[in-house]
Amino acid sequence: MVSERGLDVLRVIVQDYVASREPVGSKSIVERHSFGVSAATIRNDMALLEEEELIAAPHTSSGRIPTDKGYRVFVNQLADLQPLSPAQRTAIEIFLGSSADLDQVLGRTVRLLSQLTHQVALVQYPSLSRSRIRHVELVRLASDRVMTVLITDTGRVEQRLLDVIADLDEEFLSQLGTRLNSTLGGVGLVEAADRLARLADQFPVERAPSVDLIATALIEQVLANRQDRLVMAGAANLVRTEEDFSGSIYPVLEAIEEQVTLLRLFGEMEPDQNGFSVSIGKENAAFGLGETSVLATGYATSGGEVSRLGVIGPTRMDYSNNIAAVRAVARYLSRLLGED
Amino acid sequence: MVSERGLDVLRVIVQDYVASREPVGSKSIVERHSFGVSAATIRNDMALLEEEELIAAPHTSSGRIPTDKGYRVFVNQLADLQPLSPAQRTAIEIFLGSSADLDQVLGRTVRLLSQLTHQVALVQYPSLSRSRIRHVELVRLASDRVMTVLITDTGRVEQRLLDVIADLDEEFLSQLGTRLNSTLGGVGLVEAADRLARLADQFPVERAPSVDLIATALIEQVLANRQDRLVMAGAANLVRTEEDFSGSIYPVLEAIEEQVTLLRLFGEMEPDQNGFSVSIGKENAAFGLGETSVLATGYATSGGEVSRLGVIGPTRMDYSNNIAAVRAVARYLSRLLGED
DNA sequence: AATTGGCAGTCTTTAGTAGAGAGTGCCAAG
DNA sequence: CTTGGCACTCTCTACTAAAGACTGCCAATT
Repeated sequence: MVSERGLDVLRVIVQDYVASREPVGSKSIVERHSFGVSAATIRNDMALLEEEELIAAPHTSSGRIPTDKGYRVFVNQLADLQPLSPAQRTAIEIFLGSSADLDQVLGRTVRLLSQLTHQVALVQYPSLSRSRIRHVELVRLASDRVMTVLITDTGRVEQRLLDVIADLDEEFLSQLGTRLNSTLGGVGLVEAADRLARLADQFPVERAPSVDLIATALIEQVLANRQDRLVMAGAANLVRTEEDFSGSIYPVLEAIEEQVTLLRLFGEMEPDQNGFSVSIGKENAAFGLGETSVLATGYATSGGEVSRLGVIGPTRMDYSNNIAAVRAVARYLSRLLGED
Repeated sequence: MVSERGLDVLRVIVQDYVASREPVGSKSIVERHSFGVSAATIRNDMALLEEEELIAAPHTSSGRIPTDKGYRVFVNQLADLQPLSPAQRTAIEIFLGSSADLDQVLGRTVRLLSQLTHQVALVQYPSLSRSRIRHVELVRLASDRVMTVLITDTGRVEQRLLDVIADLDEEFLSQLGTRLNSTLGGVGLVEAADRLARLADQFPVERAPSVDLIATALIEQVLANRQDRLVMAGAANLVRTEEDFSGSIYPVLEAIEEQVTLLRLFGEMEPDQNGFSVSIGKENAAFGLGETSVLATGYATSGGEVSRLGVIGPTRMDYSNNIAAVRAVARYLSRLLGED
């Protein structure tokens, strides 16, 4: 069984290793921290920690580095979430202070988060599964091309290009647009899909194919809305921490650029009682991210829904600071986008 | 003066160096290519090329590598534009074939381009300086927060969040929305800004502040539309080619993530008579990208405007193939988005 | 005048060796 | 349970030597 002091030793090993990227030896521990015991005693504790697989030695007779399991214990016990520095708080205010386009807000958020944590930051677009349709607009771009725009009451806008049969004159399109808005306005997405499916019946037979085409596109659009999107920033930070990876960071960057992977990862992470999730090292192996850790939490969107945001980086990261940063940014973003 | 054969030598040096990342020696040239002369003769030609600063030797007595100037000559005169392989053509069809959301089309385009070239790909959003307003929608998200949505006839959709005074009831907002649409529908962006500025006068005095607030936001939104955006993909490719950079690729990736830099770079590149631009090595030094080359061309958007797309990578890249790929993708995208 | 073979000279790369340094594990004593 | 001591292991650095790759130049050849 690992003693109280043993856990303290684990903590300083994690801290020193994260700070220096050097395996931590018993001697440097007693030098830098005041344990009041000798190096030999620390060595005994370290032997215990190694038995529990919380730390490991890269080679016989070198210092120790934390294992994934060690990081996990460290994070779980991490009670003292250091508050952000005043400079960091100011950065959040400045970056997110002024109101703007939703895209811009999320873009700024993700850049901010990557700067605060020095990691790759991710923000999921607000999901809108519970939202209602606000407005539908059909825009004729060319004789055989139409753009459909869907606006929901949660502030999401979706657009889609569509090739249509050439018989669609401007007048009919505008008539169809009016009809769509009266049929769908204020209606939930699932119900809307239903109504769209029955739409063609209400038009003259010769119009049915065109209407059906547009209705099908809109249904797709409505349902595809569950497919979420991500914005990412700070890929350069991954390069900076390249040495923390055993091989090339190429596959890691590739996995991170694959949105589907990350969305699945976000989805499968178990939040703790505070809604915060930490996934460490091998826990992400299934996603090709076995050497990275992911920190994520939810933020409130205008639909009363929760989307997620977080950072991803090498397992050797400053969990304390990064968790605090992710939390703070999520809180601020919730205030900005959420319902009051 | 460099002879005809000298230029042939330059060509094979560029080709071999790009393929192998090894300095190219006279012996390997006569081995791999049938020049019909001996290595010593090639050496004489290489001395000439070196005098003209088209190639350089990393150290005394190693093979030669092309200089920026050498690549420039290669691109201008020597690169034969090989047509894309059938597999590549198929990839374009499959990736861009089905109609979809504008965001999705551009997202797919940029991923496709990065896969075809194995470089970082960039696509600029369609600009809409010449487009007209199609629809304005005001969405009340909370008692004191409104989202404005602007749809143009070129298929661009812009949204913005806005904190308002709390006296804005739903009814008035919908009334204002109707008024906005009748005032602005079909109007060009510049004229629209004018009309918006005068909008508050047409409402009762007690409403003026609210109307003004919204009008101001819309004006900003209308004018901010000239600010273009970029999508990027394939950052992982930069890591793959890491060894082509003298220092770390960190500053390079940082510069690439900075959209403003790239938009300026795109803007300053001189297109040739085909509308194609190639910028090599030191020519990009002002942007912190002195070790990269940029290939770019325009594509037609629905507004009859031209936006740009291209790739960026180490100067040591396969210009022939990449130029062909950028061309082909731009052509395809023009067909997809442009006016018929 | 262009081309060629030969050869000395230069520089990089690789392998191998030795010594210093850091850290552990274990043991016997406190 | 803690401590000091010590042998042992492993890495890291510097240094040396040998091998390999090319060039540059020269004198001979076509």
